[in-house]
Amino acid sequence: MRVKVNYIAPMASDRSTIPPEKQRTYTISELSREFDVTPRALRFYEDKGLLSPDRNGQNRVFSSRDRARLKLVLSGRKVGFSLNDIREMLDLYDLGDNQRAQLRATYKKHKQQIEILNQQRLEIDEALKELHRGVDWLEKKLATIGPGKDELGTISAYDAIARAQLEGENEPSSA
Amino acid sequence: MRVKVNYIAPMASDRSTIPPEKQRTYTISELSREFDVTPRALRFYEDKGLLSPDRNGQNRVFSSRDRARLKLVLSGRKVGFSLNDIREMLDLYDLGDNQRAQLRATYKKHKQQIEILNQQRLEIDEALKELHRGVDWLEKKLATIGPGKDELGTISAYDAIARAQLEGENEPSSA
DNA sequence: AGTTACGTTGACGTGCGCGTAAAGGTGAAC
DNA sequence: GTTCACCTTTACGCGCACGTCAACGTAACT
Repeated sequence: MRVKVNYIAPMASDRSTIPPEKQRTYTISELSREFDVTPRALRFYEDKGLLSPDRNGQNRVFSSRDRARLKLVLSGRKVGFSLNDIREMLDLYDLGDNQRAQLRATYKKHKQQIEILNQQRLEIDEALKELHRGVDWLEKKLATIGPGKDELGTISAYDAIARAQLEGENEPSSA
Repeated sequence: MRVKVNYIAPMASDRSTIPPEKQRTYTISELSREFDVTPRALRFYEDKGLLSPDRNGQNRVFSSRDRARLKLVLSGRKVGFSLNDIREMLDLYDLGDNQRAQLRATYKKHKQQIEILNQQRLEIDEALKELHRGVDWLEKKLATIGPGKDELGTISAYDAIARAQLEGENEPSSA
Protein backbone atom coordinates (compact mmCIF):
# COMPACT_ATOMS: atom_id res chain seq x y z
CA MET A 1 0.00 0.00 0.00
CA ARG A 2 1.33 3.34 -1.06
CA VAL A 3 1.00 6.14 1.38
CA LYS A 4 0.48 9.58 0.02
CA VAL A 5 3.97 10.94 0.46
CA ASN A 6 3.49 14.65 0.32
CA TYR A 7 1.90 14.46 -3.04
CA ILE A 8 1.96 17.86 -4.59
CA ALA A 9 -0.59 18.71 -7.18
CA PRO A 10 1.23 18.98 -10.51
CA MET A 11 -0.02 22.40 -11.45
CA ALA A 12 0.14 23.83 -8.00
CA SER A 13 3.72 22.84 -7.53
CA ASP A 14 5.41 24.11 -10.63
CA ARG A 15 5.75 27.45 -8.99
CA SER A 16 8.66 27.26 -6.58
CA THR A 17 7.95 30.52 -4.80
CA ILE A 18 4.68 31.21 -3.11
CA PRO A 19 3.38 34.40 -4.64
CA PRO A 20 1.99 37.26 -2.55
CA GLU A 21 -1.18 35.25 -1.93
CA LYS A 22 -3.09 37.34 -4.40
CA GLN A 23 -1.80 35.49 -7.41
CA ARG A 24 -2.09 32.01 -6.02
CA THR A 25 -3.56 29.44 -8.37
CA TYR A 26 -5.56 26.34 -7.60
CA THR A 27 -6.12 23.00 -9.23
CA ILE A 28 -9.59 21.72 -9.74
CA SER A 29 -9.29 19.23 -6.93
CA GLU A 30 -7.91 21.82 -4.54
CA LEU A 31 -10.92 24.01 -5.03
CA SER A 32 -13.35 21.10 -5.01
CA ARG A 33 -11.93 19.90 -1.71
CA GLU A 34 -11.88 23.32 -0.13
CA PHE A 35 -15.51 24.03 -0.93
CA ASP A 36 -16.76 20.48 -0.91
CA VAL A 37 -18.02 20.40 -4.45
CA THR A 38 -17.19 17.84 -7.11
CA PRO A 39 -14.77 18.64 -9.91
CA ARG A 40 -17.68 17.95 -12.21
CA ALA A 41 -19.53 20.86 -10.70
CA LEU A 42 -16.62 23.19 -11.27
CA ARG A 43 -16.35 22.13 -14.90
CA PHE A 44 -20.07 22.62 -15.19
CA TYR A 45 -19.79 26.13 -13.77
CA GLU A 46 -17.12 26.91 -16.30
CA ASP A 47 -19.31 25.56 -19.06
CA LYS A 48 -22.08 27.86 -17.90
CA GLY A 49 -19.79 30.86 -17.85
CA LEU A 50 -19.62 31.24 -14.08
CA LEU A 51 -15.90 30.53 -13.89
CA SER A 52 -13.20 31.01 -16.48
CA PRO A 53 -10.00 29.31 -15.39
CA ASP A 54 -6.84 29.55 -17.47
CA ARG A 55 -5.14 26.52 -18.92
CA ASN A 56 -1.75 25.04 -18.44
CA GLY A 57 -1.66 22.68 -21.35
CA GLN A 58 -5.02 21.03 -20.98
CA ASN A 59 -5.30 21.44 -17.25
CA ARG A 60 -7.44 24.09 -15.64
CA VAL A 61 -5.69 26.70 -13.55
CA PHE A 62 -8.01 28.58 -11.23
CA SER A 63 -7.00 32.01 -10.03
CA SER A 64 -7.94 33.61 -6.74
CA ARG A 65 -10.46 35.55 -8.76
CA ASP A 66 -12.06 32.26 -9.77
CA ARG A 67 -11.99 31.25 -6.17
CA ALA A 68 -13.80 34.41 -5.14
CA ARG A 69 -16.35 33.92 -7.88
CA LEU A 70 -16.88 30.35 -6.76
CA LYS A 71 -17.61 31.63 -3.29
CA LEU A 72 -20.21 33.93 -4.71
CA VAL A 73 -21.68 31.11 -6.76
CA LEU A 74 -21.99 28.83 -3.77
CA SER A 75 -23.51 31.42 -1.50
CA GLY A 76 -25.87 32.31 -4.30
CA ARG A 77 -26.96 28.71 -4.62
CA LYS A 78 -27.53 28.58 -0.88
CA VAL A 79 -30.12 31.30 -1.02
CA GLY A 80 -31.89 29.75 -3.94
CA PHE A 81 -30.57 31.69 -6.91
CA SER A 82 -30.39 29.72 -10.12
CA LEU A 83 -27.06 29.46 -11.89
CA ASN A 84 -28.53 31.70 -14.53
CA ASP A 85 -29.38 34.37 -11.99
CA ILE A 86 -25.91 34.15 -10.59
CA ARG A 87 -24.30 34.33 -13.99
CA GLU A 88 -26.27 37.44 -14.83
CA MET A 89 -25.15 39.17 -11.68
CA LEU A 90 -21.57 38.08 -12.20
CA ASP A 91 -21.63 39.27 -15.79
CA LEU A 92 -22.76 42.67 -14.64
CA TYR A 93 -19.78 42.95 -12.37
CA ASP A 94 -17.45 41.97 -15.15
CA LEU A 95 -18.69 44.72 -17.39
CA GLY A 96 -17.11 46.96 -14.83
CA ASP A 97 -19.03 50.04 -15.82
CA ASN A 98 -21.71 51.91 -14.02
CA GLN A 99 -21.19 50.88 -10.44
CA ARG A 100 -24.55 51.88 -9.10
CA ALA A 101 -26.49 50.22 -11.90
CA GLN A 102 -24.75 46.94 -11.16
CA LEU A 103 -25.37 47.14 -7.47
CA ARG A 104 -28.97 48.11 -7.98
CA ALA A 105 -29.56 45.23 -10.39
CA THR A 106 -28.18 42.83 -7.85
CA TYR A 107 -30.22 44.55 -5.16
CA LYS A 108 -33.34 44.03 -7.25
CA LYS A 109 -32.56 40.36 -7.75
CA HIS A 110 -32.19 39.97 -4.04
CA LYS A 111 -35.54 41.60 -3.43
CA GLN A 112 -37.16 39.38 -6.02
CA GLN A 113 -35.68 36.28 -4.50
CA ILE A 114 -36.99 37.34 -1.12
CA GLU A 115 -40.43 37.65 -2.66
CA ILE A 116 -40.16 34.22 -4.22
CA LEU A 117 -39.07 32.60 -0.99
CA ASN A 118 -41.80 34.36 0.99
CA GLN A 119 -44.32 33.03 -1.49
CA GLN A 120 -42.92 29.54 -1.17
CA ARG A 121 -43.17 29.84 2.57
CA LEU A 122 -46.84 30.70 2.30
CA GLU A 123 -47.46 27.73 0.05
CA ILE A 124 -45.66 25.45 2.43
CA ASP A 125 -47.69 26.77 5.32
CA GLU A 126 -50.88 26.11 3.38
CA ALA A 127 -49.76 22.61 2.60
CA LEU A 128 -48.85 22.01 6.22
CA LYS A 129 -52.30 23.09 7.34
CA GLU A 130 -53.90 20.65 4.93
CA LEU A 131 -51.56 17.90 5.98
CA HIS A 132 -52.41 18.46 9.63
CA ARG A 133 -56.08 18.28 8.78
CA GLY A 134 -55.39 15.05 6.96
CA VAL A 135 -53.53 13.66 9.89
CA ASP A 136 -56.37 14.56 12.23
CA TRP A 137 -58.86 12.90 9.91
CA LEU A 138 -56.75 9.78 9.71
CA GLU A 139 -56.38 9.63 13.47
CA LYS A 140 -60.12 9.85 13.91
CA LYS A 141 -60.71 7.14 11.37
CA LEU A 142 -58.16 4.95 13.01
CA ALA A 143 -59.92 5.56 16.31
CA THR A 144 -63.44 4.83 15.04
CA ILE A 145 -62.40 1.74 13.19
CA GLY A 146 -61.05 0.89 16.55
CA PRO A 147 -58.32 -1.45 17.57
CA GLY A 148 -60.48 -4.46 16.82
CA LYS A 149 -60.29 -6.97 14.02
CA ASP A 150 -60.00 -5.42 10.61
CA GLU A 151 -62.34 -5.81 7.68
CA LEU A 152 -65.69 -4.77 8.99
CA GLY A 153 -67.99 -5.07 6.03
CA THR A 154 -65.52 -4.84 3.18
CA ILE A 155 -65.72 -1.08 3.15
CA SER A 156 -62.38 -0.12 1.75
CA ALA A 157 -60.46 2.83 3.00
CA TYR A 158 -60.63 4.17 -0.49
CA ASP A 159 -64.41 4.20 -0.40
CA ALA A 160 -64.46 5.83 2.98
CA ILE A 161 -62.15 8.60 1.94
CA ALA A 162 -63.76 8.98 -1.45
CA ARG A 163 -67.16 9.45 0.18
CA ALA A 164 -65.74 11.99 2.54
CA GLN A 165 -64.19 13.79 -0.39
CA LEU A 166 -67.36 13.76 -2.43
CA GLU A 167 -69.45 15.08 0.38
CA GLY A 168 -66.96 17.68 1.44
CA GLU A 169 -67.00 16.63 5.05
CA ASN A 170 -63.71 17.01 6.87
CA GLU A 171 -61.95 15.24 4.05
CA PRO A 172 -58.33 14.29 4.40
CA SER A 173 -55.71 16.60 3.04
CA SER A 174 -54.86 14.23 0.28
CA ALA A 175 -54.79 10.66 -0.83
CA MET B 1 -69.15 32.58 -36.14
CA ARG B 2 -70.67 29.53 -34.61
CA VAL B 3 -71.95 29.83 -31.15
CA LYS B 4 -71.71 26.77 -29.01
CA VAL B 5 -75.31 25.60 -29.26
CA ASN B 6 -75.68 23.22 -26.38
CA TYR B 7 -72.85 21.06 -27.53
CA ILE B 8 -73.09 17.78 -25.78
CA ALA B 9 -70.00 15.73 -25.32
CA PRO B 10 -70.26 12.62 -27.49
CA MET B 11 -69.60 10.05 -24.86
CA ALA B 12 -71.51 11.76 -22.13
CA SER B 13 -74.65 11.98 -24.19
CA ASP B 14 -75.10 8.50 -25.51
CA ARG B 15 -76.89 7.60 -22.35
CA SER B 16 -80.42 8.95 -22.53
CA THR B 17 -81.21 8.52 -18.86
CA ILE B 18 -79.16 10.15 -16.17
CA PRO B 19 -78.07 7.34 -13.89
CA PRO B 20 -78.39 7.56 -10.10
CA GLU B 21 -75.38 9.89 -10.00
CA LYS B 22 -73.17 7.13 -8.71
CA GLN B 23 -72.64 5.57 -12.08
CA ARG B 24 -72.15 8.75 -14.04
CA THR B 25 -69.30 8.74 -16.46
CA TYR B 26 -67.13 11.58 -17.67
CA THR B 27 -65.20 12.39 -20.78
CA ILE B 28 -61.65 13.49 -20.52
CA SER B 29 -62.50 17.08 -21.27
CA GLU B 30 -65.33 17.14 -18.75
CA LEU B 31 -62.98 16.14 -16.00
CA SER B 32 -60.19 18.36 -17.21
CA ARG B 33 -62.53 21.35 -17.22
CA GLU B 34 -64.03 20.57 -13.87
CA PHE B 35 -60.68 20.32 -12.15
CA ASP B 36 -58.76 22.68 -14.38
CA VAL B 37 -56.15 20.23 -15.52
CA THR B 38 -55.19 19.48 -19.09
CA PRO B 39 -56.32 16.28 -20.81
CA ARG B 40 -52.65 15.56 -21.20
CA ALA B 41 -52.33 15.44 -17.42
CA LEU B 42 -55.19 12.97 -17.12
CA ARG B 43 -53.64 10.70 -19.72
CA PHE B 44 -50.38 11.02 -17.88
CA TYR B 45 -52.03 10.02 -14.64
CA GLU B 46 -53.48 6.98 -16.32
CA ASP B 47 -50.09 6.11 -17.71
CA LYS B 48 -48.69 6.31 -14.20
CA GLY B 49 -51.41 4.08 -12.82
CA LEU B 50 -53.26 6.75 -10.86
CA LEU B 51 -56.42 6.49 -12.92
CA SER B 52 -57.81 3.58 -14.89
CA PRO B 53 -60.67 4.72 -17.07
CA ASP B 54 -62.63 2.28 -19.21
CA ARG B 55 -62.81 2.58 -22.96
CA ASN B 56 -65.66 3.13 -25.33
CA GLY B 57 -63.99 2.16 -28.54
CA GLN B 58 -60.79 4.08 -28.19
CA ASN B 59 -62.19 6.85 -26.04
CA ARG B 60 -61.59 7.03 -22.34
CA VAL B 61 -64.60 6.78 -20.09
CA PHE B 62 -63.98 7.98 -16.56
CA SER B 63 -66.15 6.69 -13.75
CA SER B 64 -67.10 8.53 -10.61
CA ARG B 65 -64.48 6.38 -8.96
CA ASP B 66 -61.88 7.83 -11.30
CA ARG B 67 -63.21 11.25 -10.46
CA ALA B 68 -62.82 10.57 -6.74
CA ARG B 69 -59.31 9.32 -7.31
CA LEU B 70 -58.50 12.38 -9.35
CA LYS B 71 -59.62 14.52 -6.44
CA LEU B 72 -57.27 12.63 -4.20
CA VAL B 73 -54.47 13.00 -6.70
CA LEU B 74 -54.92 16.75 -6.98
CA SER B 75 -55.13 17.34 -3.27
CA GLY B 76 -52.09 15.15 -2.86
CA ARG B 77 -50.18 17.25 -5.34
CA LYS B 78 -51.21 20.39 -3.53
CA VAL B 79 -49.52 19.28 -0.35
CA GLY B 80 -46.39 18.29 -2.16
CA PHE B 81 -46.72 14.55 -2.56
CA SER B 82 -45.10 13.15 -5.67
CA LEU B 83 -47.22 11.17 -8.07
CA ASN B 84 -45.32 8.13 -6.95
CA ASP B 85 -46.25 8.75 -3.34
CA ILE B 86 -49.86 9.18 -4.32
CA ARG B 87 -49.87 6.06 -6.43
CA GLU B 88 -48.49 4.04 -3.56
CA MET B 89 -51.20 5.25 -1.23
CA LEU B 90 -53.87 4.67 -3.84
CA ASP B 91 -52.58 1.20 -4.53
CA LEU B 92 -52.83 0.37 -0.88
CA TYR B 93 -56.48 1.32 -0.87
CA ASP B 94 -57.13 -0.82 -3.89
CA LEU B 95 -55.70 -3.86 -2.26
CA GLY B 96 -58.70 -3.56 0.01
CA ASP B 97 -57.26 -5.68 2.77
CA ASN B 98 -56.10 -4.77 6.17
CA GLN B 99 -57.84 -1.49 6.79
CA ARG B 100 -55.69 -0.25 9.60
CA ALA B 101 -52.44 -1.04 7.86
CA GLN B 102 -53.50 1.04 4.89
CA LEU B 103 -54.57 3.95 7.00
CA ARG B 104 -51.41 3.79 9.05
CA ALA B 105 -49.25 3.71 5.96
CA THR B 106 -50.98 6.81 4.67
CA TYR B 107 -50.73 8.35 8.10
CA LYS B 108 -47.01 7.74 8.05
CA LYS B 109 -46.61 9.30 4.64
CA HIS B 110 -48.43 12.34 5.89
CA LYS B 111 -46.14 12.64 8.87
CA GLN B 112 -43.10 12.27 6.66
CA GLN B 113 -44.33 14.94 4.29
CA ILE B 114 -44.89 17.24 7.25
CA GLU B 115 -41.29 16.63 8.25
CA ILE B 116 -40.07 17.39 4.76
CA LEU B 117 -42.02 20.61 4.52
CA ASN B 118 -40.89 21.72 7.96
CA GLN B 119 -37.32 21.13 6.86
CA GLN B 120 -37.86 23.13 3.71
CA ARG B 121 -39.32 25.93 5.76
CA LEU B 122 -36.22 26.04 7.88
CA GLU B 123 -34.02 26.18 4.82
CA ILE B 124 -36.10 28.97 3.37
CA ASP B 125 -35.86 30.89 6.61
CA GLU B 126 -32.10 30.48 6.56
CA ALA B 127 -31.95 31.69 2.99
CA LEU B 128 -34.16 34.65 3.82
CA LYS B 129 -31.87 35.65 6.64
CA GLU B 130 -28.89 35.60 4.32
CA LEU B 131 -30.75 37.50 1.66
CA HIS B 132 -31.70 40.20 4.14
CA ARG B 133 -28.09 40.47 5.19
CA GLY B 134 -27.17 40.78 1.54
CA VAL B 135 -29.75 43.49 1.02
CA ASP B 136 -28.45 45.41 4.00
CA TRP B 137 -24.92 45.15 2.69
CA LEU B 138 -25.98 46.33 -0.75
CA GLU B 139 -27.86 49.25 0.72
CA LYS B 140 -24.83 50.31 2.68
CA LYS B 141 -22.61 50.08 -0.33
CA LEU B 142 -25.04 52.06 -2.39
CA ALA B 143 -25.06 54.65 0.35
CA THR B 144 -21.28 54.90 0.71
CA ILE B 145 -20.68 55.02 -2.99
CA GLY B 146 -23.09 57.85 -2.70
CA PRO B 147 -25.44 59.39 -5.18
CA GLY B 148 -22.63 61.05 -7.07
CA LYS B 149 -21.08 60.26 -10.42
CA ASP B 150 -20.17 56.63 -10.80
CA GLU B 151 -16.76 55.13 -11.43
CA LEU B 152 -14.67 56.32 -8.58
CA GLY B 153 -11.30 54.79 -9.26
CA THR B 154 -12.28 51.85 -11.41
CA ILE B 155 -12.88 49.66 -8.42
CA SER B 156 -15.46 47.25 -9.70
CA ALA B 157 -18.33 46.10 -7.60
CA TYR B 158 -17.03 42.63 -8.12
CA ASP B 159 -13.72 43.51 -6.54
CA ALA B 160 -15.44 45.21 -3.67
CA ILE B 161 -17.64 42.26 -2.95
CA ALA B 162 -14.89 39.77 -3.58
CA ARG B 163 -12.67 41.51 -1.07
CA ALA B 164 -15.47 41.55 1.44
CA GLN B 165 -16.00 37.86 0.81
CA LEU B 166 -12.38 37.00 1.14
CA GLU B 167 -11.99 38.86 4.37
CA GLY B 168 -15.21 37.63 5.85
CA GLU B 169 -16.47 41.07 6.74
CA ASN B 170 -20.23 41.50 6.47
CA GLU B 171 -20.18 39.89 3.08
CA PRO B 172 -23.30 39.92 0.96
CA SER B 173 -25.57 36.92 1.02
CA SER B 174 -24.58 35.97 -2.45
CA ALA B 175 -23.36 37.14 -5.80
C1' DA C 1 -69.03 18.18 -48.34
C1' DG C 2 -66.86 20.91 -45.21
C1' DT C 3 -66.04 22.63 -40.78
C1' DT C 4 -65.84 22.22 -35.98
C1' DA C 5 -64.99 20.16 -31.80
C1' DC C 6 -63.75 16.69 -29.74
C1' DG C 7 -60.94 12.29 -29.20
C1' DT C 8 -56.70 9.01 -29.88
C1' DT C 9 -51.48 7.26 -29.75
C1' DG C 10 -46.68 7.93 -29.99
C1' DA C 11 -42.61 10.32 -29.09
C1' DC C 12 -39.56 13.99 -28.35
C1' DG C 13 -38.80 18.58 -25.59
C1' DT C 14 -38.29 21.33 -21.27
C1' DG C 15 -35.69 23.13 -17.05
C1' DC C 16 -32.03 22.36 -13.54
C1' DG C 17 -27.84 20.81 -11.77
C1' DC C 18 -25.14 18.10 -12.09
C1' DG C 19 -23.95 12.27 -12.04
C1' DT C 20 -21.84 8.88 -14.50
C1' DA C 21 -19.57 6.25 -17.51
C1' DA C 22 -16.28 6.00 -21.54
C1' DA C 23 -11.88 6.52 -23.12
C1' DG C 24 -8.00 8.52 -22.72
C1' DG C 25 -3.51 11.76 -21.34
C1' DT C 26 0.37 13.18 -17.99
C1' DG C 27 3.69 13.11 -14.60
C1' DA C 28 5.63 11.27 -10.30
C1' DA C 29 6.77 7.27 -7.45
C1' DC C 30 8.21 2.49 -6.93
C1' DG D 1 7.77 0.06 -17.02
C1' DT D 2 3.97 -0.11 -14.50
C1' DT D 3 0.96 1.74 -11.26
C1' DC D 4 -1.03 5.56 -8.98
C1' DA D 5 -3.35 9.76 -8.70
C1' DC D 6 -4.88 13.12 -10.96
C1' DC D 7 -6.41 15.49 -15.06
C1' DT D 8 -9.03 15.92 -19.71
C1' DT D 9 -13.28 15.84 -23.26
C1' DT D 10 -17.60 13.95 -25.03
C1' DA D 11 -21.89 12.78 -24.24
C1' DC D 12 -25.80 10.41 -22.47
C1' DG D 13 -28.82 9.83 -18.03
C1' DC D 14 -31.87 11.37 -14.44
C1' DG D 15 -35.96 12.89 -11.81
C1' DC D 16 -40.57 15.30 -12.30
C1' DA D 17 -44.67 16.54 -14.33
C1' DC D 18 -46.23 17.27 -17.81
C1' DG D 19 -46.03 20.51 -22.79
C1' DT D 20 -45.98 20.17 -27.50
C1' DC D 21 -46.04 18.70 -31.84
C1' DA D 22 -47.43 15.11 -35.36
C1' DA D 23 -50.70 12.61 -37.64
C1' DC D 24 -54.87 10.90 -37.50
C1' DG D 25 -60.10 9.18 -36.41
C1' DT D 26 -65.02 10.35 -35.44
C1' DA D 27 -69.30 12.46 -34.47
C1' DA D 28 -72.23 16.28 -35.09
C1' DC D 29 -73.80 20.37 -37.18
C1' DT D 30 -74.28 23.58 -41.26
